[in-house]
Amino acid sequence: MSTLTPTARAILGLVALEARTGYDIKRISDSSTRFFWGASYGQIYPELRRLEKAGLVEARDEPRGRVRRRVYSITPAGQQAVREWLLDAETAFEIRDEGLLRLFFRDLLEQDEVLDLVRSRRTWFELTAAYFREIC
Amino acid sequence: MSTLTPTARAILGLVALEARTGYDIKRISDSSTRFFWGASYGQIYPELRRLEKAGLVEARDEPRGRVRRRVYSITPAGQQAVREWLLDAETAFEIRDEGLLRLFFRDLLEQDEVLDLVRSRRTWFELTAAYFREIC
DNA sequence: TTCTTCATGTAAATAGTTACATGATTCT
DNA sequence: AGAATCATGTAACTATTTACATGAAGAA
Repeated sequence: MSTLTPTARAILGLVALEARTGYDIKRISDSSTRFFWGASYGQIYPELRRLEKAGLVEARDEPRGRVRRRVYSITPAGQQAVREWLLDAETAFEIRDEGLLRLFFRDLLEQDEVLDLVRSRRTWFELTAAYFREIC
Repeated sequence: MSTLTPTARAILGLVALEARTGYDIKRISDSSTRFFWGASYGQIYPELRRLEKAGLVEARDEPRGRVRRRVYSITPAGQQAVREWLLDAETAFEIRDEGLLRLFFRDLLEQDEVLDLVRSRRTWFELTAAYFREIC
């Protein structure tokens, strides 16, 4: 079984939720998964073709007028792959959090500056949450 | 001012906490910052040279016997760069969290499976916290 | 003597971003 | 007519991991 990258899984998951074009996936991920796992066109289009080759998604052409358009949908194999990923309790899951990294280095600051640091993280959380609520 | 990558900042921060060799940085980061921002030798050694070139760290040779050994320490410019980073309240800070990504796709599971998913995240948190406490 | 740790590095591969090119359709 | 959106893609660059090479020093 080919091991997918987290980005591949994010894309697969979005297709599993609903059949979509690469353009859709970019738009949706920009307003949802972006907050914990982003994806760019440079990933999305090549990855969709890899997933198709692996039999996890299938594509059909659904042009709108003269504009070509490929809609991807999940296959049974893809559905199983997503489920396996979501239910896997064993493997370690990647985390990167620059905000936590900054908190780790708090000793490099004066006491009142540490407060500023914590406050700025809090503000950032609040803004992100508000923005998330707005676009969802 | 050259814009540093988060990895460069992680390395700079570790040097700022204490003068260290590239080997030290790898060891320390493996038992601390790894949980929110990892670094590999392939990043560390080239990055230390870049930071040195940028004047943010300085190196001196401190061989042990016949073993060559370069100890890096922070410069005033480096100290300022770290402080600016830690106190910057404006810029967005990168997050990647595969665990959150999985929770996002919960609708692809049955109700009882969602519970398993949440439980596995919880277990993972507890194990990570326990391990962190152990090595710190 | 053999295993582990200290120590520095690189080559190759994979992952991911940024910026661009292209063109149709829809909205103002 | 002009701007925004829909739609697909790639080239070049940057970031990151993995696996290897090398060898001294110290511990068992």
